[in-house]
Order: sequence, then C-alpha cells, then structure tokens
Amino acid sequence: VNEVIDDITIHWHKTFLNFESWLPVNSHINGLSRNGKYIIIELDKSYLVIHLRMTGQIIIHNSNAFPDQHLRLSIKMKSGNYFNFYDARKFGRIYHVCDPEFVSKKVGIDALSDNLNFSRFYELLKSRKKKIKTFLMDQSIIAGIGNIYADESLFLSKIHPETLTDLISEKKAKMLYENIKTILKAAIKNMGTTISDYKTTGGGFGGFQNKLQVYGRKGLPCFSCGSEIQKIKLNGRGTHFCPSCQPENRS
DNA sequence: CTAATCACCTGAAGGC
DNA sequence: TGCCTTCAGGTGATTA
Repeated sequence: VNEVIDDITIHWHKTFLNFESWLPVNSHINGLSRNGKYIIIELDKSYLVIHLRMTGQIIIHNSNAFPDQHLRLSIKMKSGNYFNFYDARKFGRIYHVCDPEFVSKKVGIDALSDNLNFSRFYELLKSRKKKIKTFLMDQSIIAGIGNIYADESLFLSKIHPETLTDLISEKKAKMLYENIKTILKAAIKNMGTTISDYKTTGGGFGGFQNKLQVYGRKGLPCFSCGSEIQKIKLNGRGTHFCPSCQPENRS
C-alpha cells in the first residue's frame, strides 16, 4: 500500500486479463482486500484482481534480480520495489477491471465474513442437497474454502465428506460452521500451507502444512483414534478422512 | 438443476 | 539411467 506503479511487464500473456484498454501505470496502490480466494489491489481508478490457483506466487523484491523461468508478470514500483507474480503451471490469473463488484459477482459469501453467521450458513446448507464436501468446495455458495481446508474442517467436525447436506443435523452443522472459521483463521495465522509451491510475499514457506490432521496423510494413523487415514476421489479431487472418526451417514 | 469429464499447464514422484 | 503414468492448494466449459 502507498506504492506507485511505474511499469507492468507481462511475460506470459494468458496470465493477464486486461478488461480495460489501458494499463494502470502511475496509479497509487490505495488498499488491499480479499474476497474468497481473490486478492484485490485497489488502484486510483481500477482494480487488479489476483487468483493464485494451484501454483501462483506473489513475491515482493527490492530489485528485479530474481526473475526465473516461472515469472509471468512483474510490476515495477516508483520506489524501486518489484511485485512479481510467479506461476509454474500458468493457471493463475490477474484481472484488470473497473467494476468494484467484479469478484462479488463471481463468488458467494466469504467464509470469514461477519455476515456469514450460523443461521445464514445453515440456511445455505439446507438450500440444496449435495455431498457436504462438494457444498464446501462450491465457491459460488461460500467462498474461500479449498481442498485442504475442506478436508480439515470435515475431520474436525467428524463428518464424512460424502454425507448429504440434508442429513446433517443442526448440531453437526454448528460444529462445522465453527470449525471452518477456526481452520481458516489458524491457516492465515500460520501464513498459509506450503505443500509444494505456496510462498509468502517475502518468499518464505507457510507453516500450516505442519498442522494438518488428514490432508496428505493417506495410510498414516489418525491423530485422534489411530485408524488409517483413507483417501478417495470426490469430484475429481483427492479427499482425505478418518473412516472411524468420520463414519458414513451419521449425524 | 446437478454431476461427471475434460481442458488448461508444468514438474515431481513412482512404477517398471 | 530412462521412459511412462499419475498426481497436484483450482476453475470453467462442455457433456451427460
């Protein structure tokens, strides 16, 4: 915040979706926010909206001496600092838009929003019938819960990932609601989860990978009961759970 | 409407 | 060592 953009260099064209006919050079960075998995940089007349997808990294350098083969976009600031976007798999996106509602039109309510109280959560949960993990992963309903945090939240709540939403009791739903908030806040406090690529803006690793209870622990003993953690495929995504702590269809 | 599958990409890891 | 397959923090388009 308070930096001024001097120049933007695009190294991989598909990373940058410029919905405007101009580049925000000479613009101030007035604020930063987040909605779901989108990072929003507030400029003078527009916004840069960033989604890291699988392997995106935002790293701030005080010189541009660190370009590597995965550098996709670089913003040079008047101060001499560089905002670099690296992305091995090229899935990440940076949008340049003027519409302040650009992100909120795409996603549902942010999981950590104060407006998502329990009654609203429960209402959403009961508004459609689908597997609970599918529900949690649907960014158009509740935004910000990814594959790792969905598995972790369900484990803490002792809910099987394939449980249908209409079979979840109000008591279980309350636990899940609280655990989602707890997990997300803890992950943020620990600076994120570095499985392989995630880096903080300083270039460091996150810390939450050391606190995971089920994600990536296939075949290892459950920390709570000692049973072997199972891994299944759900909606094409690896899904980890403890068959003993999270029995099927029990609410 | 939902669910399943593929497409987008690269690199690491495992099997043989 | 080397080749081939599978898998990965996600989403969006297409198909069923």
